[in-house]
Amino acid sequence: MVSWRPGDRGPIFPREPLSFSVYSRAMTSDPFSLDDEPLAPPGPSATPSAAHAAAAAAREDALVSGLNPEQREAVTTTEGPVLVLSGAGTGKTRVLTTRLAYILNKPLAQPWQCLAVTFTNRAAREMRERLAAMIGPQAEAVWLGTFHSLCVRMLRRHPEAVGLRSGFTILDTDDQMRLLKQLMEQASFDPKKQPAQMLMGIIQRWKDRAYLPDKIPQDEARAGGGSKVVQFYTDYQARLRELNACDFGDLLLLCVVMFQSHPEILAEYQDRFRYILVDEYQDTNVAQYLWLRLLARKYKNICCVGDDDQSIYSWRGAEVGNILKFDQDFPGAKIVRLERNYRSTPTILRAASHLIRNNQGRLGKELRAPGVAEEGAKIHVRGVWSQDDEARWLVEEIEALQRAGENLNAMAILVRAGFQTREFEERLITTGINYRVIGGPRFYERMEIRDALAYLRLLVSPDDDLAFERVVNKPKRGLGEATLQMLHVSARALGKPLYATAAELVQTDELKPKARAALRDFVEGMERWKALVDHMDLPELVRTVVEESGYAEMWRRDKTPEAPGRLENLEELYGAVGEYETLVQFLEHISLVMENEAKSAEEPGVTLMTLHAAKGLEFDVVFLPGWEEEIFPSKRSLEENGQAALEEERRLAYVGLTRARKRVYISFAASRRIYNQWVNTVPSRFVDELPPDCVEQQSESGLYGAGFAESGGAWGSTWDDGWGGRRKSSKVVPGDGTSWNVKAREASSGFGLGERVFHQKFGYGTITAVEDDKLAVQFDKAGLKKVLAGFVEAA
DNA sequence: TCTATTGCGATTTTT
DNA sequence: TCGCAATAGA
Repeated sequence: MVSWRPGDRGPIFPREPLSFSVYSRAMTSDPFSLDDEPLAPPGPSATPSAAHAAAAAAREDALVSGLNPEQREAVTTTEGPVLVLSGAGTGKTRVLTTRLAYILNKPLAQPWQCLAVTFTNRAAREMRERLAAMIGPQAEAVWLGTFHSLCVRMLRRHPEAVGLRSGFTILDTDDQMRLLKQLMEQASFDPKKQPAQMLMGIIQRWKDRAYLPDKIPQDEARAGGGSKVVQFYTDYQARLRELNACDFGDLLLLCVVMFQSHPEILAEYQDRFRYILVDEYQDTNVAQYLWLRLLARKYKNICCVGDDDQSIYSWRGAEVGNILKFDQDFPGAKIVRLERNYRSTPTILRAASHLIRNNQGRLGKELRAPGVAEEGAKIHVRGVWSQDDEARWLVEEIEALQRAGENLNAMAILVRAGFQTREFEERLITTGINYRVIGGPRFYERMEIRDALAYLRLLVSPDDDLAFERVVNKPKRGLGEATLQMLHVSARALGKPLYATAAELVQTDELKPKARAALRDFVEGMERWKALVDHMDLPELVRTVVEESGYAEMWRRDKTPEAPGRLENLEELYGAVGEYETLVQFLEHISLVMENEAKSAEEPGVTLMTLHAAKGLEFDVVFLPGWEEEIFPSKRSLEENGQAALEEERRLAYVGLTRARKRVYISFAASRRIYNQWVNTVPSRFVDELPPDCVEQQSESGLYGAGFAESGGAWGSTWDDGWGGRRKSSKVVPGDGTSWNVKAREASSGFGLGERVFHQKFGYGTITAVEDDKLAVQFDKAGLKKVLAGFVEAA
């Protein structure tokens, strides 16, 4: 490699040229201190002793020894831009962490001169842990985190560079929407013509591309809805600055803006980061891309790891283009392909590769199994009549696998859209199989948690108007719209935040006595709790606030079924907050980490989630139901984005297939209930795109495709022939007696008391009474039910 | 200010 | 069909 030696480029440890005012202010309110650097770090320029060198060489051998040649190349090519095209299951996390360890072991740089960026907190945590396992406590000092958290870290040091003040708030989607709606009213937008969601989306997309309101290109502006929307974006940004707040998109956008408008700040970071590593590069948006380019401009030692075939977030602003044009952006880039897959069977790999080959504009990559491996089970494709049959069949397969010794934890059902989990959940419940659904509302996004957090935010930053509005009348204190309006007007007149205005207003007679008393109570409560902030441990403080404010009482009185759950969540919050030193730290953390903390180590269960959520995970057995046109690929996607969307859907299918280590089950139904209407459906074109020799087909009798195995050919020649065409050509396989109604009818006579039976809807149960063809059955899960004998079978 | 009704819309969501 | 969100009435 290039003979680069530490020390070649002058002083290795230029102490951060920090502006002291910023630094000291940041220290008080900023949880990210700069203490990651020791004051007098032992430099790599210090001559290492021979013994040290030998030890380092030994460690290096250990690091690199388990890698295949491509991986090794990706790890040891430390200088210059590197793009690692890393197919599913080819060990990309390993490469990334080993590369970091390799750099630090040499050492080519100090930990704080390395930047490692991920998308999720989970990935960041995992990388940090694995790195620590390789190189020890040094790992702590690496700048390792999500794009967002790293941007916050940078912005917190120089908030004034982008018009913020220290201690600025990061809004989540909820606050964002509320703010947006308020502004929409002022700007006289018709929420029917321009739904808030849509506006939000447009603004977000602009931010993803790092456009400030005044920098939006003409055609983009027109596409977004014209000058009125641009003006609205301007107002929205102005309001955010007024509130000393920013939204998620701003974190990236403002950081890039800061770099562009303050070369000295940029230079400081460019000097610092000798090595930059990026995970999931295919998911970066334009703002993230610019951010990386700016930071890497000096040393150009940037290593991006990604897989263009797994780019499934373009609808959220991710630009596959970033990865496709990497070598143009970073001239002289080395491209390393990782194609040896250590996860899936050759059959699964062939199927996935065959499918994804239908996409244009790929960088081209072929997954292959290393060495001689068992071909593995064929991909099981099943056509069924209805979605109920689908759920029934799928759960039966799960039971069979379970009997064969497969662990429930090793199985997953991956669906295109969240609502599809329902049919399987119901079925799993009646069968009594444990499951967990990943996704859905996250803990910190729950209403009650957000309310409690708003109280806390207001304690820490009294100028947080959004938090104020959220809690001032929660629980109901009789402070309605009229009072709030009044507060707004006064606040504007005084030029003060709402809370300060409220505190003043209660001293006057401006308000009606009732409202005044209520508001005074609220303010007094806040002041009382504020005095406790530094003197009470966190869990107790939070509990006190939630209790004394009457918020907990509000839910206790609430008789809706979800109220107890909300109280439980609040209890959980007290526990969660105990892990932090200060309230400020806690709030900072959760504004960035909106994830479901793993409900780990529970009893085993099948995992249900969307294909999107499954990226990066793996299971022994993967079920992919709902492979039907209009569902998967999704009709809406295709309508909105045509061919590009189809390719993204196909990548989603690819992601689904490659999650599996051993077995894949795919199913499609002939009719499906959509919004309670039975709709006939056509098998997904993706089914046709699977290589026939990797597939074992088995369909319910009479159903299209039932003769697949005998015909030995592809499915229909074209997917858009439609149902009729396919049905004609289908063969009925005699004796395929898996159809459930056949079985049920056979079992319709001669039940006795105490007999164990199985019911399609209610699951297993014991007969407690018999009357003609009617049975009373005590079901294990569903309780006592009267059912017709024809609907149960002996268990 | 709270509650009951009506109407609409219904993908994916790492931060 | 079902769930929620906005709006009208008490």
